[in-house]
Amino acid sequence: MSGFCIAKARTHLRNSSNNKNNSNDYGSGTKCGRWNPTAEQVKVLTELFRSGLRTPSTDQIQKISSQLSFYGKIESKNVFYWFQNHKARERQKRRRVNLDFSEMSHNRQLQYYNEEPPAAKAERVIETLQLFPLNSFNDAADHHQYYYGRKEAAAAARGFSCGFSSEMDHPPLDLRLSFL
Amino acid sequence: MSGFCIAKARTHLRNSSNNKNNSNDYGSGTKCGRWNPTAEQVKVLTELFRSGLRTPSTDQIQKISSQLSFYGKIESKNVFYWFQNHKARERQKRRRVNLDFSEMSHNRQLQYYNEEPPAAKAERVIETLQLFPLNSFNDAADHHQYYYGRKEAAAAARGFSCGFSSEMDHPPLDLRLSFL
DNA sequence: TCGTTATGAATGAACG
DNA sequence: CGTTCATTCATAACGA
Repeated sequence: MSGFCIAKARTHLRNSSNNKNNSNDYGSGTKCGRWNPTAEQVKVLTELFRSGLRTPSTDQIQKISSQLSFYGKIESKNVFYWFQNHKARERQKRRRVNLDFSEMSHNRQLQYYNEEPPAAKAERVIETLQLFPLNSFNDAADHHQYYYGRKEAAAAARGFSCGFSSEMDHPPLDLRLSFL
Repeated sequence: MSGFCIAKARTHLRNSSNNKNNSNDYGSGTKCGRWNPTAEQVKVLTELFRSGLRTPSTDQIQKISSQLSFYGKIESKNVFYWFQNHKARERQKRRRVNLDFSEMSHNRQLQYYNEEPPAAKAERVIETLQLFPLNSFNDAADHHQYYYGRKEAAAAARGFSCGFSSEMDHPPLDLRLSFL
């Protein structure tokens, strides 16, 4: 169940309006649909994840979302889900791969798919990430008292969209993420 | 910025990951790309599906994958995706049918098709499937009428006992699935 | 060589 | 969190 979005009758081939290269609207002229992250957004999120962030607090989610909105429409819940999924899938994938391995007995599997090196805690990255106004980065050891929890996600969704509505000044991002 | 003019950009970086040389042969040009199941693999998977297996557990996936590897390269995730897709598409198809029905004749469509055809089940298939070291078959269906009661499923599960559960190299498969 | 179809893969959203 | 569902992207396979 769930999905309310009526399935647009196929062939939704796209964008009539000659908007810039498509990218993703998700909110523009197109129907309501799910969030379609831009490459930049994914990049940042991935970077954050790689740096060790796994379960961002609501504050962090809000901030991240806010920053990412520079690259395109995005809501807090999207960030929330993104991390949930990314984390879950990383585990699932690893689990599956391991099973394969144990099963295959020998066979040299040097490259584990496109796995990421385990944690590793990139200090360096953290440093850059700190440029983000993310105040607390204590995640691993943190007590996840927040944990959205879908209703909260929804709440976050309506609660605050952009902490800084004015679109004219979302300047910092460029700088902060330039390292990416 | 936002270059990506390429058609739809979905960030699908197809991921390098230098796929493990997909030495997926089985009579084709060996393209390194996605998994291309062999006829035998598809057959077995289809049988399993028809017998009622819809959402194999991680263990089952692992086992199935392991067994099927005899017929050609295959990974757990392939099995996972296969079932996901197969189930989803069946449902989608059914949904489409139901829609048509509702437009012409309301009625009838209710129960029959929500899942697989009810009866007719595969005593035969079960039998063959027992050859598989799939221990628990208890998932047969989501929440709905099942094809063959859970009892039977369970029975089927524990029934077999082909001693090859510890082989590691793909051995007996030939025999057990020869019926296919 | 192209257009179409079938299906592997990925992922946002959400459930239990 | 692990799982499941829906939808979409991408590409192998196929037909003309």
